[in-house]
Amino acid sequence: MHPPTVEDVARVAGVSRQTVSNVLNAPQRVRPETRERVEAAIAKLGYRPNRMAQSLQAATSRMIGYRIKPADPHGLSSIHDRLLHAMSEAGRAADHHMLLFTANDEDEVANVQALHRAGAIDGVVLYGIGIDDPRPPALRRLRIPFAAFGRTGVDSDHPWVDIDNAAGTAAAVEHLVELGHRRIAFVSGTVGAAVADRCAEGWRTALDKHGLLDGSHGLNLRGEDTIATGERFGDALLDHADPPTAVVGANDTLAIGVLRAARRRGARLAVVGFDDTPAAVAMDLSSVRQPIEAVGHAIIRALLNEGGPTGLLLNPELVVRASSALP
Amino acid sequence: MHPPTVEDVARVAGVSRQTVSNVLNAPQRVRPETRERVEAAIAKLGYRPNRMAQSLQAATSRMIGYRIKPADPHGLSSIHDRLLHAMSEAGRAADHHMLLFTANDEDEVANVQALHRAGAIDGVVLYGIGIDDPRPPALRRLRIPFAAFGRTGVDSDHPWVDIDNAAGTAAAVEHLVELGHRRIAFVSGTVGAAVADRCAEGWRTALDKHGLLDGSHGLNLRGEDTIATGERFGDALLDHADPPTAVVGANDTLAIGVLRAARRRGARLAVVGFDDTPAAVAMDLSSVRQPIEAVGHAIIRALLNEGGPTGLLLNPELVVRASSALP
DNA sequence: TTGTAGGCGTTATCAT
DNA sequence: ATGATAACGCCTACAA
Repeated sequence: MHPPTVEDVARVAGVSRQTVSNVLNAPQRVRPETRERVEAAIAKLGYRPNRMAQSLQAATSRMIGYRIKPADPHGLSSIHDRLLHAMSEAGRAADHHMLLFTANDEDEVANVQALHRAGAIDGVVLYGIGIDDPRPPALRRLRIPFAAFGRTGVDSDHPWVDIDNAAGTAAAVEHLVELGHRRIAFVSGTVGAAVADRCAEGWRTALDKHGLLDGSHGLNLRGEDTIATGERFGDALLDHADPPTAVVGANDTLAIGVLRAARRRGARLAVVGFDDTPAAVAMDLSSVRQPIEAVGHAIIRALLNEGGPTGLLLNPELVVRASSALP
Repeated sequence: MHPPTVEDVARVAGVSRQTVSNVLNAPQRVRPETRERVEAAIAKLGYRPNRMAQSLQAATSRMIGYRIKPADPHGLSSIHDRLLHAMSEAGRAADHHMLLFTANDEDEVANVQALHRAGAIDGVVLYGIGIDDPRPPALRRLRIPFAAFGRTGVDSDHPWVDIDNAAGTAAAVEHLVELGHRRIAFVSGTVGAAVADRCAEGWRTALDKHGLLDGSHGLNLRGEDTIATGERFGDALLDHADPPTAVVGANDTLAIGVLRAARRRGARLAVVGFDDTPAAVAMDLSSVRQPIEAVGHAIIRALLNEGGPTGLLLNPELVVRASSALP
């Protein structure tokens, strides 16, 4: 009834249990014929080492914590499922698994600490990192291993993997400039979100490169990350005295809002989003696609090989669709 | 450095370790003043029982397995993140956590068994249940606890929670009939998917109720769950000799495809989807919303209170948007 | 009410 | 090369 243990295997193979353990953990130390006998017994019994016992003795759970937040009711479903799958897949090679937990913003660190002290997780993956995010320093102080999707402000000295957001919006701007656009607006979410700031930076840099920065006053809008806000922004931009002919969004949610406003008014307005969510596909919205699978793998690698390189910047890729057409 | 153990707490509190254990597991058996001293020591040290040790001795991991599949590149991101969050939240009350694993369709059961024998999970949550899904009987035979989001064909005798898909499409049809539609088509995914079959049943029943079934020949289309297929279906329906004025989809992916075809052609065609994905919001697609949060909670409850009711059917709710307008 | 002993399944150390 | 012993941290008897 109960799953077989080393002892059972040993009995069946006619050896002691340590020999069984050796077969599993130091195969070279055991005579081939004995090994085969033990392996046969293992296969016959369908024996699997008990992970809890292993964890207990090794003081390692081979579990990685991930805080799963409730889906934003106003935003688009994001890329969590892709990220989670990638991380699970990456962890598999090292025999690690993802453990999900929930928490409020305020007590996320406390929850992580509790889980860590309880030996339930070896480390944690952070995301949604803000410019002055308190979590990295807090976890460092607590000596809890972690890796983050995203970096804090200036010099993030913790292990992180991030998308080069600036490069993403810059690529979007380049694309639009190439199509002949000269007035290109930018819409993004809350100030303080590192992501939004870096996206803005890419937009500004690319405009500047083409000498287009001067005419861009009043074309940088920031607000909540909702479709409704995006729609308001779209209206505002189109009502502008000298309206832009193109808009770059820091995410698909806002970009889709803008696109809806444009389509509703029958206005010609090129729009490029960010994230390449399924909704972008549905709406024919050009969007900057993040290599989330690569991010997931890199994060797990960074977390498991502690002390490796402290940061990794990955390049997103512009996916062109109908929403960015000739002006 | 290492997290504190019962022993440490005992030393600080000046009692034996079993007294500490008693404070935690049988508080009434220990004198209040002693208890307070122990509790103070626990708080001071930030002691947390080691879960691996607990699991080992209790032969219970308090972990629930969930197979995370790669995101379908052609479909819309589904509701996994909502479901995962709901289940994590529900598990929290019982001090359970979700453990993610990956697997191919063929060896999902083998992986679950391996995890279970290894004591890594106590049970597993299944989803994407087919009419003749082999997993429920297989897991039952292996005596591995599980609960499924969805049921098999006729009498599912395993613990399951499901959406009343038939009621969902029926509600969509009712809504359309009320708006005056008389020719209402139905598009769905692969045959064999229990979900699609039940959606079709609801559509047919509702049509029949209004005596609209006769004219519906050729208005039931089945294919792959992709936007492209939906678009082809939309074209096909609009090219029909006697085209429908409304379409109900078994999911948002197909429905959005249909909607795109209709909008591209400037055709008046009411469309209702299923799942209420973020893309539906973006597209103003009316859609049947599943109470995923309730599903998640119910599934965990079903899994943890083994032997409870074997099935629970939850009602979805139609969310009306612009895509279903007057004919 | 509190303390003592044993075992959960594994691996590492040390003999043989 | 293989076998005995101890330890990881916890809990549940049982004894005091």
